[in-house]
Amino acid sequence: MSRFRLFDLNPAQHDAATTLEGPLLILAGAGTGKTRVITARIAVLLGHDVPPHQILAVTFTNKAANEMRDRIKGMVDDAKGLNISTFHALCLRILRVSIEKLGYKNTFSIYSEGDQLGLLKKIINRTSAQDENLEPAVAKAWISKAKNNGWRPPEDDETLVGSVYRQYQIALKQLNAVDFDDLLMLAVRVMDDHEDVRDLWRGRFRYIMVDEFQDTNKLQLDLVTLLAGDPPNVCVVGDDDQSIYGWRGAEVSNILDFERYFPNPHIVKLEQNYRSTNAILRTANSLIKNNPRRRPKSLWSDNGDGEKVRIVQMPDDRVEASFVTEEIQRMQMENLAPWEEFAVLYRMNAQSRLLENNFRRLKIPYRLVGGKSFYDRREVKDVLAYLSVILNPTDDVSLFRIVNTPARGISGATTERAMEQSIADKCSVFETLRSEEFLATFTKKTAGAIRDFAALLDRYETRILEPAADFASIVNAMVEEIGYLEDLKRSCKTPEEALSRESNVREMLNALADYQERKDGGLQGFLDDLALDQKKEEEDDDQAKGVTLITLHAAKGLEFSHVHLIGLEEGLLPHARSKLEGTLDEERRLLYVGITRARKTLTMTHCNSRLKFGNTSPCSPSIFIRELATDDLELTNHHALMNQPVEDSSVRASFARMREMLEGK
DNA sequence: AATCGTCTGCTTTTT
DNA sequence: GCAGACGATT
Repeated sequence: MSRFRLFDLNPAQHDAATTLEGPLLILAGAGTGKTRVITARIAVLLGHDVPPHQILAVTFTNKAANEMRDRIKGMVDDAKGLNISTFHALCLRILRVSIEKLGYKNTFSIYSEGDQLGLLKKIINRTSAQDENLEPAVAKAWISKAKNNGWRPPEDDETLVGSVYRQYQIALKQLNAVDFDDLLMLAVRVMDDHEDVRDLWRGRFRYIMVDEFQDTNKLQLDLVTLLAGDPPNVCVVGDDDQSIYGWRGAEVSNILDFERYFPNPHIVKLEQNYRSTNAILRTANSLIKNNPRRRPKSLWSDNGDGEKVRIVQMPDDRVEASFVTEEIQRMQMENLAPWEEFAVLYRMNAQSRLLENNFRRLKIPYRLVGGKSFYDRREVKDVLAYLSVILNPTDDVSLFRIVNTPARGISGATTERAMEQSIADKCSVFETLRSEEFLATFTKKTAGAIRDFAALLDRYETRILEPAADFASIVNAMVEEIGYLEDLKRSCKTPEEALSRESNVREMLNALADYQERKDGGLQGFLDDLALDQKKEEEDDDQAKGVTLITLHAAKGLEFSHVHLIGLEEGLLPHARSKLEGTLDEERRLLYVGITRARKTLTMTHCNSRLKFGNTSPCSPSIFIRELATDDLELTNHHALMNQPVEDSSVRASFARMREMLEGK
């Protein structure tokens, strides 16, 4: 029946996978087979004839959800009907069904970060006094925090942010749009405020599992509490030592005080690590035990001691970068491992630049994780804005984006007036654009342009809303009709840029056609998928192989045979701001996450000086270095390593390898 | 509307 | 040191 064997699990894992009833807290240290246990537990539930639709597994990322789905498919014959979803996708599902209770229409748009910032900027401009200054990004962070803590906007205008928050929420509702935080907040609210909605969802998932529980915020905990039946069969998996998203609203207390929310849980600790050597694990343990509030645990493995962890002192950041790159090249040449098994980890993205220069210089393939997403590119957003307006004509933000793209003679002054009028009339900008009364105030030419634009949208709206519409070809036809690609080409400086932008649009249209074949969520479903999975498109074509350059945050959940962790200096790791904000513990966890990414070797570097904001400034080693158990460390410096005699065998190996390369050509 | 030049102000970023 | 924002200029 099922293709997995329970006796492959160690005793703790077995305990976790077979405890099915009541609250269960699985404390899964780094590399202890967490995903394996979750998937095994699902298989056990299915083996007990629990209907798949009564099982819900929630993750943070689409990647984690997909991985879980794939693993389960390999374990059981029929995984159909299982609910494996991210928090946001789950909430979206709830809202598409029930949001009308909150006064939104169920065709609501989901605003990306860029849309959000644009809207906030407008609100700030019209609200703030001359002497007041509020960065849209600051307002956004504040509002996000407020939403995640369940604070409603203030009634009064006592503070500017409070006032902006209130107006922002009103504006979103008028636009029939929600932001990412709203997905959670409104899902919780609609269940809180409406008993019938709560009854619809509560207990529907008899078994709930939450992955990466240490990263959940208050709203997410509320959501789980609301969904859980009685008794609550809630199984959460996480590691308080890997909680690194506190700055984003994650509450470590959710996992630390789990008993408070779900009394008398069964607690399982997974401490046997299958990833790293004991030298690496002991180093990690010695660091993390300096954190005060935590659930004590200590990782160990059967993998032997392994090589010592190196701490290398560097004269400056330039030498650091070239040393790391050249060492990785040497190790790869010596056939230690392919490029993919090396990673360089750092605290902030700016540190990747020097590395990139060196990797390019040595012609070493690398992949830079992070950066702008496919979804954020101008041309992709443009096309999506058209689709968004067609489905949700009250979405003024998207409307402004496309009203004169490509240029069709509707200028900024015109849209400015349209906005004022729409505020006065308390209707959407699109409605204003269609009112003859409003059009009468313009020249014939401008009025004509507006009429044509409205007619265009109407025409495509009608076609797309037809039952069983072939929306992929309809959208193709629309892009064709508005001459978008030609306009795009004209706006590009270089032919390469034009080519790349055009192919982005084509890729998106292909994705749409692909979606239409695979799923039946319609255009709405396509936009939802895209909004909730912004990385996907990028990763498809960016499967580039090579050394991984990645921030410590983004590295969580990954592993590499050979890790170089750079910039262990006061002010960088721990970051200077952590001192002001009192988040030193989180910085320590961040380093802990970095250390535990390494399978076989780990090298950590710190510099005597570093280029900061354009000038060289001195650096002192991170206080974290002093916390590490010295038994497993090799403390050295760049100068000593460079003057070390090279072993004969490694010279021979690299010559052999070089010959191979030359002859292989 | 587009482009150039000056100013500013600097983590991390699952959805 | 460098990107992103903004305002002055054509």
